[in-house]
Order: sequence, then structure tokens, then C-alpha cells
Amino acid sequence: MKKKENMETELIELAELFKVFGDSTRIRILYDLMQGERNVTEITEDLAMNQSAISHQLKILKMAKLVTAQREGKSMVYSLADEHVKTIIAMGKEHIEE
Amino acid sequence: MKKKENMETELIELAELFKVFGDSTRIRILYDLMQGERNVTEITEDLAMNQSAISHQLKILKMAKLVTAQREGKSMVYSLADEHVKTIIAMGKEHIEE
DNA sequence: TAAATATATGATAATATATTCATATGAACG
DNA sequence: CGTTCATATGAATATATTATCATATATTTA
Repeated sequence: MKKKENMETELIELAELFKVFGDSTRIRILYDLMQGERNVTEITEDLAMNQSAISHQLKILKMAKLVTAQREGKSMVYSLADEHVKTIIAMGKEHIEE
Repeated sequence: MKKKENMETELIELAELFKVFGDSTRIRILYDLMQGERNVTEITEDLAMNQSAISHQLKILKMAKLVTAQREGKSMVYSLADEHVKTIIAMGKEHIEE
């Protein structure tokens, strides 16, 4: 069993993680990336949103380690960081589809 | 494959679900209920918070169908609605513990 | 049925969050 | 090396969210 304080910290971190999933722009970005890697312009077009808004949200996703980025010439190409992202989204879907 | 609009709606619902998990008070309530059912007073004591704050958050959890409530005399006893809650939290933990 | 206990609710204030606009930074290429 | 294209960033605004306070509602019991 963990110490009470550690548990509290862990729960706060958990909430912070889920908070990242809890925004429709960010979820749409993640879903877009589930189809394959994309640069910022492509994501901006796919979501039909402001480029700056997308960049701001990508930053949050990157800080949460849900996506990774690599430069390719002038563009930055984003991808999902790992399989957990897909699993977490799949779990959420299951709950909704009841 | 789903229609584009249905997908959008589903993603928005997903975001709304995760938003519910994305608050430390609510996550702490869920974790508390993972140990067993509790009435409002007990939750209030376990989290050492204001009773009204707890009630407000319980309402949000109930609307999201993450918890259920039943009256027992003067108290309302809350429980986790289903196993998905535990699974989703477990998935989140996995991502964090890397 | 009045008092006590348990919970819920509405309004308010404080805080957090997302989007937009303007602009900065960085890379490629003539 | 100046221009163009791609992305990031900071400030400002608008909106959403949370906790608290005061109080209402509901149940039990003296």
C-alpha cells in the first residue's frame, strides 16, 4: 500500500492527465493523429481551426507526453506518443456506448 | 466507417467524459468509492472538504453515470456505476507510471 | 409536529482555460 | 541575405469551472 500523500499526488497527476483528454479540440487532434502522423498545417486543416489554437493545444499534448514532434524541413510532424492514448480513448468510448 | 458528423459528436462526448475525470476532487471521490460505497458525510470527511463542494461534484459524477446513488434513511449512499471507471483510472495510471 | 441530521441547490466570487490577434522564430531557397 | 512558408509564442479577451456561503429540501425521531 502506498502512503496517503503519495496517493494524493498520484490522484492529482491522474486528474491532470485526464484534463488533457477533456477538451474537444485536443481529443480531435488525438483522433486525427490516430489516423497517422500529421504536420501542423494538416491538423489545422483537418480540424478547420485557427493555426495558433492548434499550436497551443499541441504544446499541452506534448507536455503531457501524449504526442511527440519531429521537424521535417519547414514543418513539424506530430505523432501519438504511445499505444496508451489509443487504449484510453477506446475505454472512454466503451463507457459512452452503453 | 462512421459519418463525419457522428464522429465529431462522439469525440465531443468523449471529451466531456474525460473532463469529468479531469478534476482532482472528482478523481479523489472516485478513488474513495473504489474502496467501497460511501455516504456524503463519509466522502466529505475522507476528502476533508466542504460538504457542499462534494455534493456539487457528486452531481456531476452522477450525470456522467460514473456513480449511482441510493437513499438509506437520512443519507445518500454513493457507489461506482460500473467497472469502466476502474479500468479508465487504471489506464491513466499506466500512462503516468512510465 | 418541531427539532435535529443529512444532503442538495442557487448565487456569487475567484480562478482557470481556450481562442484570437499580432508577431516572433526558424528553415528553405532564389 | 532577403523573402516565403511553417510553426510557436505572448497578451488580451471571453468563457467555463470550482469552492464557498446561505439556505432549501428531505428524512428521522423526540
